[in-house]
Amino acid sequence: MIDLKRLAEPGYSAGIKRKGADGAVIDQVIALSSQRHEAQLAVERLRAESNTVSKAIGKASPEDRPAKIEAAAAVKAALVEAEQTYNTLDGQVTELALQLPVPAHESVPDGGEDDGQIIATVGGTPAAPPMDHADFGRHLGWVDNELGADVSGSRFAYIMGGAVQIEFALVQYALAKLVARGFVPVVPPVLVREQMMVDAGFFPTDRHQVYSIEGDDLFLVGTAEVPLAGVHRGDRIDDTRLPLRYCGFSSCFRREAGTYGKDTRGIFRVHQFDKVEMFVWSDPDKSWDEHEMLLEIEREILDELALPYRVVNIAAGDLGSAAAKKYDCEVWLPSEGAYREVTSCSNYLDYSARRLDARIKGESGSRFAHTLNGTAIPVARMLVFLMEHYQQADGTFTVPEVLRPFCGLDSIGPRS
RNA sequence: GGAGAGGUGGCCGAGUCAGGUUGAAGGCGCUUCCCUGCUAAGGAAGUAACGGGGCAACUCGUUCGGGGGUUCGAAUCCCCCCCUCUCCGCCA
Repeated sequence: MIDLKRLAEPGYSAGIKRKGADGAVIDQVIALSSQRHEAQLAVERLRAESNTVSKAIGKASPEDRPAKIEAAAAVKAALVEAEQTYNTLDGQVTELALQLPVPAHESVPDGGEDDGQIIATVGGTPAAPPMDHADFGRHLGWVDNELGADVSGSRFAYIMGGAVQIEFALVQYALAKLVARGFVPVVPPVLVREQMMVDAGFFPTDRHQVYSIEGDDLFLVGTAEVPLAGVHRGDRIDDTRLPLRYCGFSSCFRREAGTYGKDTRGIFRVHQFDKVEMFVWSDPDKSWDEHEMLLEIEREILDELALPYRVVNIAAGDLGSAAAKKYDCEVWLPSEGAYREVTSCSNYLDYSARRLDARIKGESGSRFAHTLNGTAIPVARMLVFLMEHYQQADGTFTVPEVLRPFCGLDSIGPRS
């Protein structure tokens, strides 16, 4: 939810328009919310009167009561009418306001999907190995798409053998790094209530991407961001505790609706994968520093895995409604001859905290927290990149140096 | 899954079975002041959040797990949901 009070500020609304929002909607929200304010004043005036009159009845003698009750009923009737007016306006304001995204930060480039600004490029663009990630995964006995499809359907896969050892090495490696940085590791619930999906900002917009559980009011999360957002929902956080950094390890479930025919090879895009996700509750004055730190961690991971990548500052029109700024890290995928997204990190400012009602308390009073999130390790996709960049001519997989202490292996051949 | 008991302010805990100065007794904690060789003990006052109006003192509204309903008026009555605890059953 955006800050309606600031909507009239030119700088604020300009940032919203840069994300492609209709200026007419902004004007409409401003007009409607001022009407709503008038209506609210009217309601509160009548409520005050109604309260006063009702309290008087309690103190009145039995003989006086009938007349007083009748008078109170008249006030009540007027109140009910005023409330209807208010509720109508409130519904309209809320519906329109939910369509408005958080303003883009000034450092975010204009434009859409193709207008991201490449702010760093590390490593080269090596030629494709003999096998692409899907063939190599089958060759090693690491990935079985057919078995996955047979048991669960398309876009499901069995991850087996050495890939599992690499998965856990990746996770352990990331957790060690994040814990050293003050992150609290978390294994959160992956099934959440509808209200949590709403509060985390995924419902109603992304509802079609989410699996629901028959017979229970529960939904499978597409990212640990959802339950991590719940950690301080409704809290009044003492500002001396900030920043609060968490990293969640969880399986992630995505319906991938609307992606038919895209990325069908291997495990690049699957319905279920494991991920280590970072989540930060920040002081509003320091969230941009936290954002840079999240990027730094993501880059450090890619640097240490020696993967060639670039960093993109996503353009305003391509940002989701919650993000004021987002960096994508894209790794070179040799078989496709293209950079593909591996991780990303966003600063949501107070957009999400407003809905979560997560505030920080300090000497200057109470303010909404800022929330940020970023990917540390998206396991399946990371395996895809590793399977191409660490593939040897003899058909073996060389374990990245940095993972060796975590799995005790230097090289892995095909599973017998 | 079956049976029962509960969810009240930062915490504990009255009030609910007779609806009306109860936004909520009392206690703990916390803040300020007094007393006091130091500390402990003691005394006084203050101490919920959120939204609106006001320079401010202050004032109005909302909130007693959540959502509906009855009523002039609901912590209190009715309905639905959530959660916690105890016992039984079941299970990694």
